[in-house]
Amino acid sequence: MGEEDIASEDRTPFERQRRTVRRRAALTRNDVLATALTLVDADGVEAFSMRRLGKALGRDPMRLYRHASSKDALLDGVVELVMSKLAVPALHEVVDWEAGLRYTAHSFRSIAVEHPHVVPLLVTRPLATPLAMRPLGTLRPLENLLELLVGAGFDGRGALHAYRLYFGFLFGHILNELQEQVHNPEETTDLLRLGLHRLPALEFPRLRGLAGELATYDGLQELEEGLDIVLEGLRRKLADQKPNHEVRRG
Amino acid sequence: MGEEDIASEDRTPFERQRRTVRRRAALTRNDVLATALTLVDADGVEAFSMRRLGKALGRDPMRLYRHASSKDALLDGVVELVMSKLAVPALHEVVDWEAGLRYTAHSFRSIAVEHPHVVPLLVTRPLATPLAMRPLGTLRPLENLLELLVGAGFDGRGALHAYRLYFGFLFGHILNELQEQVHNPEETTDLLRLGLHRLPALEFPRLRGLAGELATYDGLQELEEGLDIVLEGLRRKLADQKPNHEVRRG
DNA sequence: AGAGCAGGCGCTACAGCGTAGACTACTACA
DNA sequence: TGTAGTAGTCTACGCTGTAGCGCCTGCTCT
Repeated sequence: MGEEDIASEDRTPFERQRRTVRRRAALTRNDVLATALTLVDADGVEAFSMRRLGKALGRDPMRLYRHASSKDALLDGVVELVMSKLAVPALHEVVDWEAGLRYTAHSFRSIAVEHPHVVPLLVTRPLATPLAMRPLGTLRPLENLLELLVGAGFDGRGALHAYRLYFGFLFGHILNELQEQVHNPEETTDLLRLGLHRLPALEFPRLRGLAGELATYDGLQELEEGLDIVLEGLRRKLADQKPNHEVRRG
Repeated sequence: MGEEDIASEDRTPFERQRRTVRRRAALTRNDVLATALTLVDADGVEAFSMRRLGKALGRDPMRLYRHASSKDALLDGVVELVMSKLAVPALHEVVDWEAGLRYTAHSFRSIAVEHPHVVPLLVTRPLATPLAMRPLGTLRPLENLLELLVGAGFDGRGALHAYRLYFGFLFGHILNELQEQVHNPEETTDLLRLGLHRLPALEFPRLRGLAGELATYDGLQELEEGLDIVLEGLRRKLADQKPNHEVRRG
């Protein structure tokens, strides 16, 4: 069996291994994660497999288990890699805690828009891992934001709640934005382009009526509008809380 | 009767089929989806497979493709089934549009808490499906919320933006809440219980300092606090927009 | 120089997956 | 009675994640 298999005849496992051992540099965890990221970016998480990643690296897929204990762990690593790009400024680098949050929000949005296929992971993996077990790189932004908020005058509880509201909003916004993809740009009317003509007109009058609005989604502007509301709310919370202590400035 | 279990030789496919045809009632799409939901609830999406679902229904797995064209489509059906439980009151059933949104928010939270393993699907599947291609049951809540908001005086654009902010917030909140699971309740100190002792104290002072707060997460209350802020923001938007037209009442 | 050994490395194998397609038996109508 | 269509089942294919194994390499010790 397998006489047709050329490689196993003129190149024994031994030879193949010697070659590769000579030639290849050692594989770092970062190589692995970076390549995994490009694969996910290209074809989505669904299409990602250990075997494909192995092939992309020119290595035996089993080699990957040296750098991550399982596929899930590897995907956690990808999440960590992506989240480590999130820029959270310190309070002194920025005019205002609000400016800091705005800056971070834009950074987050950029990352998500740049890696849309990673977003399901970003959103989903934490559900499978208790907070403190998450990769440290993932917790760094959280710590930095808490620092920023505490520096701004929030007490511990307030900072945590503010963080949650803020980040929850960010995630929600990203999920909204990423599903606003128009798929048939060659169609002319909004109704057709969005596929809304499929909806029974009597049951979905509002939705159909909003075809025009749906067609002109502007993610950045909606982010800004949302931030206005969220930050206004947080500002008021901060003001309500401050009177007890000394006040820095509004 | 022992042969019932064993014999595939003394019971031909023919005989087996005649029996089952006689005995079994036809399988409805709802049966399939409902059973799928229980499986997902029990073991999570990862552990869900067509073959397992087939086994749970006592049917050939291939039968399932009669009710859904693929596994993904079937999971979309599960999402639809779950989302169809979301209660969105009409404006006249409720004192206020704000009350309507609050009610819906609680309904959504209940559903998510009841089906935590479905949440990844809820959040993830829409990313793979353009809005208008989604199952109708999934769009119903959207339509109803738009109706509610328009009835409250929002114009089309405003209603859509309000909807997005509101639902984005809801999703974000749910994602927050579901990852606040304490895993080692037998441990005594919050630091240990949450696994936070693992974090380098110097690099994560804020996070460690908030162990107590993290340990006492109250999802319902945080939802309420978030709603306060979001609804306040929407109320202001509505007020800003109204002066152009006739005013109903603040 | 030679022996021994630890560990890196690739291969094979296994159990399970989604689903295309062929086959079989039954039903409804001519 | 014949025939077309359909519903139900089984098999098979090409994937998947990953456990286990045996080989080769290079280091250490004599």
